[in-house]
Amino acid sequence: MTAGFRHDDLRRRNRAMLIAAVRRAGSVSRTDLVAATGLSHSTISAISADLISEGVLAETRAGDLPTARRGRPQVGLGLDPQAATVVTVALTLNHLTAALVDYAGEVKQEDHRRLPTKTMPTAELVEAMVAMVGRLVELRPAEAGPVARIVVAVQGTTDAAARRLLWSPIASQADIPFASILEDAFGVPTTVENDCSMIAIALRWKQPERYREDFIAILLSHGIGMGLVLKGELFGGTQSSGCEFGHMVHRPDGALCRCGRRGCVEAYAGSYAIWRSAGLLPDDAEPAADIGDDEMAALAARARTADGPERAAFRRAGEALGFGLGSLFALVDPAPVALVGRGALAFDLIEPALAAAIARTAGGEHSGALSFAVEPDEMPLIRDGAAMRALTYVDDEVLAPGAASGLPS
Amino acid sequence: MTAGFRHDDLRRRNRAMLIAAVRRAGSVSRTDLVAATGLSHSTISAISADLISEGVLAETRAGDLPTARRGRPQVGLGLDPQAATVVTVALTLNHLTAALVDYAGEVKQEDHRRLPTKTMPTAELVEAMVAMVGRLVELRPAEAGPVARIVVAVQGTTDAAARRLLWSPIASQADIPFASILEDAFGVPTTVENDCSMIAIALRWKQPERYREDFIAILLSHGIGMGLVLKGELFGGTQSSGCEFGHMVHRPDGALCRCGRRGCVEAYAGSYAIWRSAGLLPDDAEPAADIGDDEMAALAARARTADGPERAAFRRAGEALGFGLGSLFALVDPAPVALVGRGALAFDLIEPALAAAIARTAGGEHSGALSFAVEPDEMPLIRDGAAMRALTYVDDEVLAPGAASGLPS
DNA sequence: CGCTTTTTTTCGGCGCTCGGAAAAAATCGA
DNA sequence: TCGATTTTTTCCGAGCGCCGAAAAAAAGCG
Repeated sequence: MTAGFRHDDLRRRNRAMLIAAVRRAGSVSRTDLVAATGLSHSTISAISADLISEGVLAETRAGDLPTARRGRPQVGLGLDPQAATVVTVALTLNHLTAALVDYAGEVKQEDHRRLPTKTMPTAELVEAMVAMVGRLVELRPAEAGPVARIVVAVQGTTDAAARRLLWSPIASQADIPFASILEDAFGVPTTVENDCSMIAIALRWKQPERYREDFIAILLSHGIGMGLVLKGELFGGTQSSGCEFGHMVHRPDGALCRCGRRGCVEAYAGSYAIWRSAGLLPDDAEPAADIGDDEMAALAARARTADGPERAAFRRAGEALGFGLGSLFALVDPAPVALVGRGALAFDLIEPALAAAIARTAGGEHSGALSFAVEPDEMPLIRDGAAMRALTYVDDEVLAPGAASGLPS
Repeated sequence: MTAGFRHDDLRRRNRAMLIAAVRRAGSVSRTDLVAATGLSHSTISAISADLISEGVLAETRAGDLPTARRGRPQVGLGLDPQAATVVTVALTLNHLTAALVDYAGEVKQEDHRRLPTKTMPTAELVEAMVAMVGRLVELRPAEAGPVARIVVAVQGTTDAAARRLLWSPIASQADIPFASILEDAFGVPTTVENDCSMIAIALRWKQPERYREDFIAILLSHGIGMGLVLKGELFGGTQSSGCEFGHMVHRPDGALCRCGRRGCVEAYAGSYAIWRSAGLLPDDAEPAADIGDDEMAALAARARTADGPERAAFRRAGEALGFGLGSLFALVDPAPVALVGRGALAFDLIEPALAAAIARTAGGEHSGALSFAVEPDEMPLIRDGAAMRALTYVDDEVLAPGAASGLPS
């Protein structure tokens, strides 16, 4: 709260800022950095020299800027891919995926496995994760830098410290301390993050022109998740990862949700809810465990051909999402929305009811700021977001003079 | 985004931090400041000497610390009340209030007037406000410092820059540029803020042990407002002041709200909604313009004596608030709640339904973190919050070397 | 081949914070 | 009453980081 600024904090912060600027740009000249940061040539020069000698940055004169200019050509400054390696793990319903990513953000190896996450014992799930990460870490190429961070992205709620999975619809057990487990196994700092937060980070990273300061990523799959970026910052709960958009109340005492409560947005808009509604099952029918992508696609196809219960189910989903977004927009103002995941493929069926619902809420007022985009494949987004999260953690640790131990110097 | 830290930013930030620490503590010794900030004795000494010579701080040896100690007694460091003066203006339904506050936070003068805010022409409303502020500014005591800031707290939505009142239920017209109007009239920097945000600031200021990092202030009056503090920061919208809790959707296409839409929380929990419901009027009956405090008190009294429509109306209000809070807690996790305003006097009638509703939502899970407190009188909170907001603006301007022009040196 | 242009590094200076020593201002004890 | 003790505050030299200006470097241009 009332932390004073020591003199040496200055250098640390400017180092961090320079690394961040290089990470954003990929390859920049020192002169560009001067313009971007407002620091002097001398300072940029000194800091980048330090970082190069520490093996964090590397000069990359390889074709970047149009070399057809008059004076001394700019020397590109990029992240040294060998400075470090991070591991990302994604745990979604019945899927476990992991990847090895170098310091420059390049995916070097990837592994995937199907397994019954919901029914298998937690111990086996943990074992499978440790084994997969272990294989990646051990078989990594010789030129790869030391593994500096692991980020686990998982569907569900994590604690605010990003160390435990508090609750998840895809696991049999609550409160699994993934971070400690992986740290004990590999001696590598680890955090556990919400999958939709990682999606938001990835979107911001890949499409900064569209997803800049304020936007919303909504994952439409078996359940409903949300990643929220407000004022340039990832928004999360105060005690948990928060942002459980799917469990905002749509209709008090309404349809039965996978979480056991009633009337959640998810109980109308999740795949299982659409499937239940399309099958004319009662709203309090137990949610189905898993519904195949092809099955949902067939449902959508039927909804497109005739105005039957299938179409009504998608309409109900759109309405729930619309009123949910309306309530959200009452709190944070409208912002661009990305609809992510297989469920977003049925956006054409959802959209009319969604738009009509939003128009009847506080969010409808400034609907000019509203726009929707569809990203059907969430897996690469989760992976890239987790990688970026891991790498920025590493960036921030590199800046601390003492913490640079894992890096060559 | 990528702003580098210049060398002289350091001093500015440490000045700001020192001022903030003194403002929090009221009167501190330099040694306490060393402990609080982590800076060295030398630095604290140098900065405080500067600030004293600039007339921002003043030594206040007057009884603060237990002087029954061995060594050299501590010299108290406090804000110089004459360093500056700020003006707060509060505009609520049919009430206009303004106050003059010195740099140390003491209210020196106050003025109040009843006027029909909802029906009178905007020009007259503006004129009345300018006149009231003008009286305070001109008749201020001789020893008062220059007027350095005006903060207008108003029921309604303001723009993100805090310069305009975008929409308000208490005025006849939308989009009134109060900040520019007062700046033109008095040449004093002005901002327009949401009243509930000011309430939240005041609560944090006055009861830091209870309202610390995360809490919620809900104003129960004719309408429903909210001030939200998350992770120590006042939470607001991205384009407007946001946080329109009262206009989250409780029941899609439900009761008619004062905002013209349907099913908002306010349409069940605002005074007019309770009055409408208790009178067995239909849910789409036009909201009453204003309902006296005594009338609402009488309603509550009837509700307490018999289980009639009055009690049912309060129950409906509690339910709406409960489900609304449940949706909010799905996004941000539960936090202590302050129920502010006359409407909170009926908390005993609201509470059972509210608790039952929350228990059926995502927020009900960690209900241990939940607690409610009642603050019946919102006016002093609005005034003090606005004063604090104004004073911290001044604090932050004092730190900028060039901006210290308004201060004696 | 020398001149211009642009980028990058080098160098001297200034301001900020730090640590330690000295000064200041009180109490305690004889 | 006076010195010893204790605690707070100020003073002073040193180190570090940033800046501006100038020099050096690395091209293209004619």
